[in-house]
Amino acid sequence: MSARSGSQAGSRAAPEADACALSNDLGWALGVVFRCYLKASQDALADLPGGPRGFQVLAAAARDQHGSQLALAHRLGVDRTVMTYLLDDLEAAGLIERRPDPADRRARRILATARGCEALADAGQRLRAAEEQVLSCLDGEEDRGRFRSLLRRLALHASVADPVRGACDTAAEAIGTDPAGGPVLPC
Amino acid sequence: MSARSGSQAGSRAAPEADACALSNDLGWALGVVFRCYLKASQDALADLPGGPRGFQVLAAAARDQHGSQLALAHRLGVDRTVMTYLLDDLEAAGLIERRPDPADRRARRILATARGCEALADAGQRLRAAEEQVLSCLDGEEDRGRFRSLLRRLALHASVADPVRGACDTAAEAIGTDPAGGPVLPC
DNA sequence: TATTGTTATACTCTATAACTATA
DNA sequence: TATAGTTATAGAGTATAACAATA
Repeated sequence: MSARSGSQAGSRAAPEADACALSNDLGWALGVVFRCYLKASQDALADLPGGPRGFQVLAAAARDQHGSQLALAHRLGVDRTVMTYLLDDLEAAGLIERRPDPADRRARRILATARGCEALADAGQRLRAAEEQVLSCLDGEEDRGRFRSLLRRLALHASVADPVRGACDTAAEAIGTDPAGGPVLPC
Repeated sequence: MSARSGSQAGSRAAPEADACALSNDLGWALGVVFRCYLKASQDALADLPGGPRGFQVLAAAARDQHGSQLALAHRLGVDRTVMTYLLDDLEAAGLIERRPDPADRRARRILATARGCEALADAGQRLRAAEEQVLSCLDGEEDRGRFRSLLRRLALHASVADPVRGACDTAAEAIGTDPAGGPVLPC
């Protein structure tokens, strides 16, 4: 505790000593929070095919009906081969449907079924509860909202900045919209 | 559904989808930011054995000299078998040393070598630059600091709440300390 | 020729199990 | 018997490559 003895601290890599504390490492903190969220959301969505990722696919499918498989994959930043497996599982569970696109017979339009929309609403509630649990140590709506807002800005920025990874369309589009209230969607 | 609003954004995706918009999904945002950070830090630390994770190990080794391999693994929340591989690489590069613990001949004490400390300082600079780049879209020190602080609180909380995953010792210890000035360590 | 979607394959990361040497 | 560390192996997740159908 009298580690302050580092007053001269000259012995080694000194000046930013506390800068190397684990909790000040952005990577460590991000990793911990990310894994924590992952675990919480996996527990919350254990029954949903594909887990948290399946949820995102289902949500995206319900949001923008008529999107192709590839567009969906780009939006979520997953490989198109992974999307095939995810959709296989969701379709087997009767939550989404693949329909041939009359305009381009190579493509399939992804639609959420009525059952899928139900499952989505149900899973969404559980997911929100899990999120609140993860954020529970931030007191009050104020800090939680602030964190969400800052994180959102970072994510949108990152998506736009990384054209390779996809999702940039969505991000670019969303970046110009109202963060908070926003209009409601056809889900 | 989305077709009806084609009025202004004639080209493509539905402009009004917002409440269930991707960017409001905490999991999506966390994933994007996490992967973005991962990529940035991997690029920045490409020459360091083990990449970002190797950096954390090296930093931890330099911080608390004399820690055992297992203690180190717990601290960082990685499996002890993974720690073996990481340390193999770091030792092969001459950045850390494994010394038999005179008090317990089963254990090895992990020490950062002088060269390891140099590499750590050097890599730390590059990592900080990468972090700033990731956070660059938050204007000013104020927002960046706020985000770091909120994230740090979440991470410490998550670490403590998850005794299985380890790292709780560090977290519990750090949680009682001053976030900013903090205790200084022997790095 | 280029693109959508599928399949098979390979690779990376991580976790599990078995082993040793100590305690 | 239990623990620290190592090694080998198996598993999840992801990416790569090749293919069929279509543009």
